[in-house]
Amino acid sequence: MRIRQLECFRTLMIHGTMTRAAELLSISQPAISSTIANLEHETGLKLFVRKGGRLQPTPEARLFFVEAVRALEAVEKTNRIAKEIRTGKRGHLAIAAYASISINLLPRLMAEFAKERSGLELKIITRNSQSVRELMTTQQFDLAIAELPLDYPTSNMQVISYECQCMVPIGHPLAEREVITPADLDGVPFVSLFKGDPIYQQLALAFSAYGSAWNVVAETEFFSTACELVRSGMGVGIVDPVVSLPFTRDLVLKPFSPAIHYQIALLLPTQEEPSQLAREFAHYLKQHL
Amino acid sequence: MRIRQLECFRTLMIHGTMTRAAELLSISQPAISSTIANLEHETGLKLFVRKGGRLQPTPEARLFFVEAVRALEAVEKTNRIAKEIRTGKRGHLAIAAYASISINLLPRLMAEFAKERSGLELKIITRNSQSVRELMTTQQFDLAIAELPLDYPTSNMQVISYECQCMVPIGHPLAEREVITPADLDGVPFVSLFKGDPIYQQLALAFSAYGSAWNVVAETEFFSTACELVRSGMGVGIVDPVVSLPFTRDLVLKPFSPAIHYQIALLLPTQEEPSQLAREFAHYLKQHL
DNA sequence: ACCACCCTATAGATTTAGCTTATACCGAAG
DNA sequence: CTTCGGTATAAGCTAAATCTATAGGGTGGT
Repeated sequence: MRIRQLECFRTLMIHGTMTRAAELLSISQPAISSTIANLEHETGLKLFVRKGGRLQPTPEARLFFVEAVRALEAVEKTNRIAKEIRTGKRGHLAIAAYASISINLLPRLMAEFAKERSGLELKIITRNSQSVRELMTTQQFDLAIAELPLDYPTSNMQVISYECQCMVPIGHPLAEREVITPADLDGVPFVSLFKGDPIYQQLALAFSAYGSAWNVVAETEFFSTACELVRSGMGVGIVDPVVSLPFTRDLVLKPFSPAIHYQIALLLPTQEEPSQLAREFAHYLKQHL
Repeated sequence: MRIRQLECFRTLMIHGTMTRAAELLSISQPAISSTIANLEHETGLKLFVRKGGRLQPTPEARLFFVEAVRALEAVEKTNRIAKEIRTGKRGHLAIAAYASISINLLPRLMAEFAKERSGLELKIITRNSQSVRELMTTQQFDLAIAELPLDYPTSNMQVISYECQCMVPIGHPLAEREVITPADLDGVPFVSLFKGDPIYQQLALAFSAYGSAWNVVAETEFFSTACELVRSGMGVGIVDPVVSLPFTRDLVLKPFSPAIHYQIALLLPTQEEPSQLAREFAHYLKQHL
């Protein structure tokens, strides 16, 4: 049994004559005639009686019709879904990400991405960057976002790099500067990330290169926490200009020199082929980060 | 999208390699290879990545697989049902019949007929013979059984004719006879059908031809009622030897001469082609009546 | 009665899916 | 470095589905 035969049969049952069915299917009348003859032969069912030069469906045809329509609709649904998968409207996107990005920026971007893709299932799992990396190897996720550096890098990794900016409270004397350097921050109370963080290490190097005193008054795990401390007047700080942007309301951001690099990585599965959808979203992220 | 492509895809997804799938489908490996390549091209989905000379299904393939299986099962169900329709295991058999036959004989025969045909829907509607005839013209039934004669006969009518037998209570003097004639019943109390019935007319003719006195002590609408009256000792009677047989327990049946004909007709729809099932059952009935 | 019109069936030619066999290629394992 | 298990490509075949052209059957109007 072929799909084409069922299509011809359905159209013929609905519209009554072969000539009309042929028109609707944009084929010639003999094509319908022989296709139906084949269907009758293959199913062993007499579907129509030729009566007065016209066709009359048999009771068997009516019974068969119900099933034929059901099968056709299943096939048509399969076609539709193939298209949805192809255009990224159907699928699932399970993303593992570190805290700062998964709190605000990532969900906003995912929601935007999903807006034009109706059937999408979304999942966001928040873990620290090293756990994120480990989850990916167990194949549980379509995409992961981690901060660099990682203990062991992956082949399927795309790095996004930012230059951090200095953040000061509104009205702070340094808020007027075009660029801020360690010299400007000599002895100024400073909110930093933890000592183990690469940001900490880069800052320490920068201050020592300038011979300035780095007066660290607070250490935090996340930029977002640091933002809040700066906003509360603890001192000045440093922050990445994209991921942490949502937390910098009422703060002034200024370029910092020398460049303090903040790097995050998009990781795709290595064992298994990443889904088209994951690739698309990775591309979307790179454009919006 | 063709059914064959989905079959190949399903087998390949389940068994992992093209070589194995080809074996299971009893075709060559290149056949699978090109069929899958076509499916990928037509759906626009990359279903497998060729990795290390082996195939690895993509996430898209897994999503598509679910739908492909659904569609295939619908098509396979359609094939199965075509076969059931062809072998008469599926369908409906709505039969209109007159009272005597629909009380006992017809349901027994229908049950027997349906025993080997699992999916059958049965309907029995009981009406008097003339109503039965009229119901058939409105296309509501697959088969009708009516007593003859009818007001206007039909082309699509098969007549079954019986010679009625005389029924007497057990121990009645006439119970020993080989054949009973009107001469034997001269003045004997007799239970007959109603005056309008052809049986009544035939009996009246027979008695007058023999010059015997026909002593009708009761008239009934149905043979079954007459049987009960005879069994109760009202007199003797006449009955058809098949349809009314279930009602003649504890009665003795003897051939009657001259022949009293009892005729029933099987009517098939005229406007519309009768279903194969109706034809089969009509044939079955003719053999068992 | 006959012709026009509508419908279906058949014949012969063409295209293409799906199949075959033969063969090349590729990676892993001995 | 060869063998083995697997996949892809090429060339050729068959059958399904399509086309055009044409025949034939019914119905209704003139």
